[in-house]
Amino acid sequence: MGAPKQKWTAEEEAALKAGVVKHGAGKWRTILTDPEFSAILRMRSNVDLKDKWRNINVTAIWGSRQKAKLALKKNLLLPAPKIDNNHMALSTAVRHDENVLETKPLAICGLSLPSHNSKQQLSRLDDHILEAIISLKEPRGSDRNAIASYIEENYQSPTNLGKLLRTRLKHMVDIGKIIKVQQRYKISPSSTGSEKRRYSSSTLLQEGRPRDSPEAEKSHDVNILSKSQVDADISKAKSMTAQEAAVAAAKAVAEAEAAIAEAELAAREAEAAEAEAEAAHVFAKAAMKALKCKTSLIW
DNA sequence: TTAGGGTTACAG
DNA sequence: CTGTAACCCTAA
Repeated sequence: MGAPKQKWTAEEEAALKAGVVKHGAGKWRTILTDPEFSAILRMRSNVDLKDKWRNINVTAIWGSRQKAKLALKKNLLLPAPKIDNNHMALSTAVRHDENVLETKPLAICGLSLPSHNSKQQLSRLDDHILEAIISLKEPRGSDRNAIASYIEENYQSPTNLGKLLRTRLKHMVDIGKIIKVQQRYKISPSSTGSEKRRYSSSTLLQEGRPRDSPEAEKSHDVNILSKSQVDADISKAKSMTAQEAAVAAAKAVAEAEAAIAEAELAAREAEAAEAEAEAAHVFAKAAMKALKCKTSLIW
C-alpha cells in the first residue's frame, strides 16, 4: 500500500464510514457537523472526508489500480453501459475492462453470496467491531455484549458470534487497533478530542471507574440500514430491467454507501492474492445492497 | 460546499 | 522509479 502524509487512522475511517451510513455519501459537511463524529473528525475538513471516501472506494473497487482516473474518463465517453449476462467468473466482475461495466446484480446475489471465506469474514468482523464501537459512542468504550448486540442488529450474526467476537477482540487489542479498559473496548488512537493525532501517547488507559449500569445498549439514534427498507426495496429491484440494474449498480459503485464502505474495508484488509475473489464477492454484495438503497433514494 | 482533476509526499 | 494516498485547486 501507499504511503501517507497525515494518514487516516482507523478511528477516523470508521467514523467516516459511520457518518456516510447515517447521513449518506456526499453530506460531508453534515457528517462533520454531527457531534457524533465531529469529535473524531475535528481535524479533518469536509474536503478531506470527500477525498478519503474517494480514495477508499477507488482502491476497493478497482483492485488497487491507478487505472481509476483514466478508466473513468473513458467510461464517460461511452454510451450506456452494456449488459453482459456472462457467466462472470469472480475476477471478471472486478476487472471491468476499462469500457464495460458489466453487472448483473440479481444474478450475482443468487450465485456468490452463499460463499463464505473464513478469512474475509474475519476482516469484515473486525470492521464491524470498529463500526460498532464508533457508532455506539460509549464514552468509556463498549463491552462485548454491546458490540455483539450491535452486530447482530445490523448484520447477519454468524452462528458462533460470541466466540468469534471474543477471539477477534483479543486479536485487535494485541495489534493495537483497540484497547481494553475495564471490560470495555475503545478505539486505540489518541483521545477523540485531541488536536494531535496518533502522536499523543496511546496509553490513555485512564482507569475509569466501573460503571454502575452493566448493560450498555445502543441507546443512541444510530441506525444502520433498516431491514424493512432493504426488504421493501428487494421487490423493486426484482422488477427492474437488467439495463436499469446495471446502470444503478454502476452509479452505486461511483458514489456508494454503506455497502461500498463495507467493500472498502474488506478489500483493503484482504491479502493481495485473495483480494480479487474477495473484492468480487464484496462487489457483488455491495452492488446489490447499494442498488436497493439507491432504488428508493434516487431512482 | 461538493465533485473532480491535478499535484505532492512517501513507501515499496 | 512506480504506485498510492493525502493534499490542493477550481468549476459548478
